[in-house]
Amino acid sequence: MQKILIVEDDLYIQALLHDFLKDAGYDITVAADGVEALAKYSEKDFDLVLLDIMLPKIDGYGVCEVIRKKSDVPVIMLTALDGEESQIKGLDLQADDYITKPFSMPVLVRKIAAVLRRSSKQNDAHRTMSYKDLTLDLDGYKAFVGDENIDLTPREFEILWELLTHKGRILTRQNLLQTLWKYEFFGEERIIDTHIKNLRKKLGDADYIETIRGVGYRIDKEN
Amino acid sequence: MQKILIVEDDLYIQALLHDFLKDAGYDITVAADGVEALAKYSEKDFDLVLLDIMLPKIDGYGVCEVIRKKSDVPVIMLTALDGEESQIKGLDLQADDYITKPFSMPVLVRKIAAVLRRSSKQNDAHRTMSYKDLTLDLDGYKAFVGDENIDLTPREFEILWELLTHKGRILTRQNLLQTLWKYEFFGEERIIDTHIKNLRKKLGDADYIETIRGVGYRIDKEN
DNA sequence: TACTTTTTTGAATCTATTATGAAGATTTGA
DNA sequence: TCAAATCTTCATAATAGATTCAAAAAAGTA
Repeated sequence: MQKILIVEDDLYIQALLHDFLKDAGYDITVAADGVEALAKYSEKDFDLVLLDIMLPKIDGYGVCEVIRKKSDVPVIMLTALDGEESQIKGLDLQADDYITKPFSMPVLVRKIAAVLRRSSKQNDAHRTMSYKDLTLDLDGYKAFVGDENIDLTPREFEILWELLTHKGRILTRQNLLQTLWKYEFFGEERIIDTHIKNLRKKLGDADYIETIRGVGYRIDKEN
Repeated sequence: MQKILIVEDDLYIQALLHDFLKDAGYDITVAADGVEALAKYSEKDFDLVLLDIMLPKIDGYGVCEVIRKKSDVPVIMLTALDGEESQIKGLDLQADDYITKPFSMPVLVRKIAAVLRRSSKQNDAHRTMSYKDLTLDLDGYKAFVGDENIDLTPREFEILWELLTHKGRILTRQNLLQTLWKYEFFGEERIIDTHIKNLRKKLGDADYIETIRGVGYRIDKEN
């Protein structure tokens, strides 16, 4: 299992990252400030570091610099919009990638997967996920029913992905919003209905997605 | 046993929550205002906090803020409909989830289970409950007799669930109404009869549910 | 047995939730 | 910057499920 060090002082975001990435199958360690980060870092080898820039004690730049002296572990920086982004570009970019807040989990997961793939020079075999005659290419964001390529929008793809990773479990609209949308999204939860409708239409007759009235949606367990 | 702190000034709702969640197997502590809440909170570690927004002395927002400074324990907010809901959305959501009053216990229990699952990172295994050849999948809201999937409506499922968690005990119609319906329901208690009828029909010949004339219904203890 | 009370039942009605199409807003990519 | 794609909201229609009702059946009682 690949090991990720999350360095983030906002406990809410820290928890979000922790939960979601653990779900995604990574081994997670967290730190809330620069000093703690370096301490944790020296304790074991990580495959990737997620590093907030604004940190107590030692900021992200500092942490990154120290880490870089010892190793070339991939680093992804988390930046607020205002200016930090351009600073990163201005610096001689010791980080491998960066992502601006607020971000959504799927976007982050994609970046992580991309960076890890690059660094570990794994072959380009795409990760896939299947259900009945449905196949998702998780890296290419493509879906197939049988051999036929179904053209899904990113959002549709992510909803389908999430339902499939939790086969048999009912996901409420809130569940989906919390994991797939940026954590600052304050819109209507009815938006899920519309995406589900569009998904169903594109996926055709075999209606994989069940409605549980008053609760949410589910893709059944295969059996 | 997981520990929940309930902070709610309406004593009726407080009692409801206390009883139902205790039944559901949680270790419950209650507080009726913000100050008491923080006092109780500092006394022991909780796995989850249920927090009403409108509270005497210090309101829910304040309590949440203080708690957040010390820990990232999951918090679920209880809100009245009028405006509070949108306030929550407007705040930078330090809570993990919220539920609007009036709510029903099953809805709340579902949220609690979801939040705890996320935070404690239990695996994705479904919680199930069995009785003779009957099995309930509590996360998927599905029922099975043997291997056969029985298609129950949410209400039917919840009634069956409640009867099974109290195997051997007679539940009156009032009992069921109080725990499964929103606490503002003022309809006929005869509605239970109809749901029981439909349940029996769907569950088939083996009649799991006994009628205790003049009292209520029961599912017998296994032996 | 006759009478009362309670439960069961099927059908009718009502309601809340979901599905849907279309319009408007936003984002993305050229 | 503009155009196309996608996301989001909204109003309306469709419908599953919840609830009520009234009559029949069953259980208890004298």
